[in-house]
Amino acid sequence: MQNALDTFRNYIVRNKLKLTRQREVILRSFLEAEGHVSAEELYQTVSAENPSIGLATVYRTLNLLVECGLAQRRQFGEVRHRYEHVLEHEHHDHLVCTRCGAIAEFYSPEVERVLNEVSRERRFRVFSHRLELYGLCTACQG
Amino acid sequence: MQNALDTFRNYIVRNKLKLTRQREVILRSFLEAEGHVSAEELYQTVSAENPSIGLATVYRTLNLLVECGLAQRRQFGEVRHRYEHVLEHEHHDHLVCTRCGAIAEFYSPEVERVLNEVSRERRFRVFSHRLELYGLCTACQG
DNA sequence: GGATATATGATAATGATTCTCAAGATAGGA
DNA sequence: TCCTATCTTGAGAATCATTATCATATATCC
Repeated sequence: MQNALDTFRNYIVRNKLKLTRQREVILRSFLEAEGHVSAEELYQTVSAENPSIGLATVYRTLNLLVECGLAQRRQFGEVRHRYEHVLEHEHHDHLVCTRCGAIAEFYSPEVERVLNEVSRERRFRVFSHRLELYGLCTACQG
Repeated sequence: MQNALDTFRNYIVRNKLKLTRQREVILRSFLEAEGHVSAEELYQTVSAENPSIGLATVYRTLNLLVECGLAQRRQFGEVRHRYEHVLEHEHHDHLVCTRCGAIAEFYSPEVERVLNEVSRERRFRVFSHRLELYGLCTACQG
């Protein structure tokens, strides 16, 4: 939390940007949000206490958060993007329930190992990957 | 090819739809297209010989092709979707070059096995997955 | 405190895709 | 072959998430 604020401040200073009230509010809301937030959802939260903050500023700030490495932009079969925390949050992949929309995270060293092998075999220098499993979560299998 | 036409005809009949000239033209172009086509690209090809066919019809027909299982809709970090053949085309995942945009396909039984394990462990009934590795292709590593 | 960047909010613009609707085409009988 | 019910089409409007524009407001640095 404090860590995140520092990261953000550093990024702001390094790029000759300005630390505004709006940016602080939006960052705080983002950090308090659970799981995978969309820009619209974050905007709802933010503008509940701070009606003067506009949707465009939420989008702009989310872009900053992605650029400074605090957030990651994802897309789960929907049109809109969702954002998740990065700080103190290991790399992971996702299980998406196609019935209830629940998104579970998982990390598997086995998966990572196998993907490394694939990229070596295919002589690709892989920097990132995107992996989502779609199906029914335990609750929805009933 | 003949196979694909039959599949399409079957789907048309089963759903009380109609086999139109436009649908045939678009299907043929789609089958002749290499790799991963976007709707706009397919529209360019189609309307080159058949200027009266509209973009909306291309979109509608691509949706039919996805519904009847001849095409698969994908998205590779871009906004727009791309469509690829399914018939006589095994399941596979993708390597995407972030510099030149090249898209290579790969299939790894190891990956499939490990993903099955993950879904079993997490008690998810997985029906499909999406896996893309992003990085530099051999040519772009120079 | 004042100058000068940069940010903001409102709204217009964008781009991919879908919808609407009047006019046209298909399939399956008579 | 013709009729008719039903489905399709093309053109452009509508939609939805996101980005751009621009005049006004605000942070930072002296």
